[in-house]
Amino acid sequence: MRFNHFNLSPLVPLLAPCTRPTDTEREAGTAEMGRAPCCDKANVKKGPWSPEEDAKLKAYIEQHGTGGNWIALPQKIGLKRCGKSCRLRWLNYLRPNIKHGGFSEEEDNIICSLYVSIGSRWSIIAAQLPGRTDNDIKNYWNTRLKKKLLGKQRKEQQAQARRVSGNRQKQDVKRETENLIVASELINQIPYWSAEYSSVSMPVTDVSFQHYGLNNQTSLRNLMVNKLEGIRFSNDHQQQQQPYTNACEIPSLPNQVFPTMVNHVAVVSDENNSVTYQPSNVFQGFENFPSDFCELVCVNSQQMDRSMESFNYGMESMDVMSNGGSTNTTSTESTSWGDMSSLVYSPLVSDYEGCRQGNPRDVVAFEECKYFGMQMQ
DNA sequence: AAAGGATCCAACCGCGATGGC
DNA sequence: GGCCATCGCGGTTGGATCCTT
Repeated sequence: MRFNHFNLSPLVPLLAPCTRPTDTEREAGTAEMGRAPCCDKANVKKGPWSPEEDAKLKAYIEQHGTGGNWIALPQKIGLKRCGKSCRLRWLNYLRPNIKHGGFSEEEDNIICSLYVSIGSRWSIIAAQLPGRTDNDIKNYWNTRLKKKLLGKQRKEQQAQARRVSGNRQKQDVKRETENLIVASELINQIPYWSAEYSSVSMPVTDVSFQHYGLNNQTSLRNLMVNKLEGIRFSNDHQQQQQPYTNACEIPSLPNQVFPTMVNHVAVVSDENNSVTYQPSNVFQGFENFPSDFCELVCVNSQQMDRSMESFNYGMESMDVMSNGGSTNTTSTESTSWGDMSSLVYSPLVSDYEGCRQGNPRDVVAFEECKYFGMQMQ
């Protein structure tokens, strides 16, 4: 099993600048020493693949497999392509059962949920969407889903700004409070769409932030802020927020019981080490947090309701997509916080066997999910 | 109809992880 | 244990297409 997604890759260069030759240097043979170039760059074709190239690659792999060596593959086939390029073309386009375009609302929800939960771990997200590639999902998120959600969010912020009167600072505090609440909700709710899976036994999962090292309120707040993608709280002591693109980059912190709002989720183990999800309305685990934090999160159910309302940009925006991108800016827009729940973590909804039918690496990703994000209880 | 901007997405790039020698 | 070839991931790019004015 490989754990390379969970490395500290964005941090490492800062700590220990890499001095080894780059791929470009390697491939061009310009580095003083190091590995041989993976291909003869001068004779390698770049750019879009022709149907002939596709046919050659597909026919060969279907007949012989990759042979475990992508670098040698193009030579065998007689393609003037880099092995990496062949691999990418196969994985993202040519391999069987690839679906392109036309993401369903359910797929949207899964993507959003997992993004909120684990960040831009596209390979893992892709493992939950049979037939979809990480590249496809990444593109889809970057070009559509993110903009849609942010657009909705900005709209709400503008509406909120219009309501500003009186004590500005008080308002800021309130907004942060609401956003924290919502973020908590995001993280702990089970999406409405999971209803159809609610009776499905799944591998035991526990997605508490402890498994991501999110063991204190500071990390929680940072994660919430970053996962909410650009919500800039008006906060005098606000620090530069660097998005945690990888939740596991967050340093481990001393163990502390992490508060959990399980108002929509109950996890029930059975003899098969499986869980089912049922509705509940319980707050748990706040007893070990500072009282002010607890107040922020769970003291006032009416405030909760308001926050849900004020922050409702969630999957209602999916409706925007389905109606051609038009948005309704009337006051009736805050109607479907329940849909917002689909922005949050969801259990891995596609079963393991589903993964097995796809790219073998999906299985690896699934296993990683189980190990890190949804550690066995 | 044309120009310019916006969007989409296939492909590339850089780099850490892995495994063989 | 170190070196190196390769894999695989996430981020980015750039050309094609679509949309707006």
